[in-house]
Amino acid sequence: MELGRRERKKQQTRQAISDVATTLFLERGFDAVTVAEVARAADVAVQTVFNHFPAKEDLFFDEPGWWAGPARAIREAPADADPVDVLEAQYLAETRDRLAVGHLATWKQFVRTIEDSPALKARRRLNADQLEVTLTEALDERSPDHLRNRLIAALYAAAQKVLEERLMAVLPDDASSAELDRAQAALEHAIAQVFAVLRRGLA
Amino acid sequence: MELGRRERKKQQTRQAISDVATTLFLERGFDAVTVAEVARAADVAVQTVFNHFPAKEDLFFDEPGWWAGPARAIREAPADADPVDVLEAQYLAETRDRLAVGHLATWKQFVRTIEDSPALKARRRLNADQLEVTLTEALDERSPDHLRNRLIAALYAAAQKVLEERLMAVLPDDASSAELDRAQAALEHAIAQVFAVLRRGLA
DNA sequence: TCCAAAAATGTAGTGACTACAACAATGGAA
DNA sequence: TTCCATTGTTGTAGTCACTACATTTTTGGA
Repeated sequence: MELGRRERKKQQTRQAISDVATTLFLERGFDAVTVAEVARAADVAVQTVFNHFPAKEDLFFDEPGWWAGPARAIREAPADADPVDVLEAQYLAETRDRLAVGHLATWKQFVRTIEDSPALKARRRLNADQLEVTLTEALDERSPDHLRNRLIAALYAAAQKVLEERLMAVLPDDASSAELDRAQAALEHAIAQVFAVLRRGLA
Repeated sequence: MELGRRERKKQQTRQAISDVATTLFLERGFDAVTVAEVARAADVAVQTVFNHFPAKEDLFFDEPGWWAGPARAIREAPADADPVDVLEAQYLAETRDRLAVGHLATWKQFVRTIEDSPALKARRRLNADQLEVTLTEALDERSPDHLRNRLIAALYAAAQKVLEERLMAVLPDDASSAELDRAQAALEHAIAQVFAVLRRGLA
């Protein structure tokens, strides 16, 4: 699957637009930046933006597959593993990655930008819905109890939502402080608590 | 709190707009009907529509307080009652009401109209979020464990989502058939199952 | 009967998004 | 190298939800 110069240039344009857009959004807020401004800053026509991104929100949520993590984790897990264990491990790993040295500040600003924009919050809910669907599909491949699978996916999404709120509330803005350790410990405790509820319920 | 003729007329206009809008939406779909059409059909200016309803979606979701049910149920329940029991009873009652003689067909068309419109689905998600917030607040009034309360609310919302899907999948369109009884039995079984998971998890 | 508040209207504009036609860059064939 | 068909880019015109704001109409009460 070679990419010719043509396709390469196309992806380059797309990336340039996405980058410039993300920068503007983080700086000034999603709603305060117009698509026309993004186009101007990226030195392309407004139409070109919409050629690459179906909606303004796609300029912000441009990491395909972030929401596919849980479904992938389920597919890659051994057939006899408990889904809740797999999902907890996946969530824990993802969270630790977010807390890694360079990532934390970026991540918090990202989430804050979302919280400040009704449009982005709506899109995040849609993404979460999509995650539930794909996770349910993955679970259906290993167990025939569809209602149960659907419930597991919904409960996982609920857990994720609660824990992300917790994460935003507990974490300091700078990753350097010693506070971080305490916050991280509190967070992992909360994660364990929440997933324990799911595990007990689904046992 | 008397309502003068003035206020009465205002509410009357509002109701007329809402009614005519709902009719049009159910007939032709939410996205296919413009606000201008609604205004024309209700014989008012477009501005008047927006004077009464902040957004187009509010024309459709115009039953204030339907999403307040769970929080109210919690507040009205005896202090020592198990929240999950209260919520299950509330959900069961609500569901049975939906299945009542005249309501079923209307309800299904309502939901189908939502499913056909990305905008309405987004708004329904927002409403569900709002429900979680108010339910959490109600739970916080009777128990100090905020994380647990937040989790209960999120799990209830998840249960509701799963069960509403189930409801749409299982129920026939006409309420007259004998099929309804079987469907209703299946549904109530699913409800019991789902809430049993929550109860066990939160025990 | 007249006035002040409030409801309804009209006008003008913004911003996301679509349809579509014209244009330009490019990869490959002759 | 030249020519053509493909494809990415651009510009134009328009729709629709929604806002700001000034104007007009209605209405309850003095």
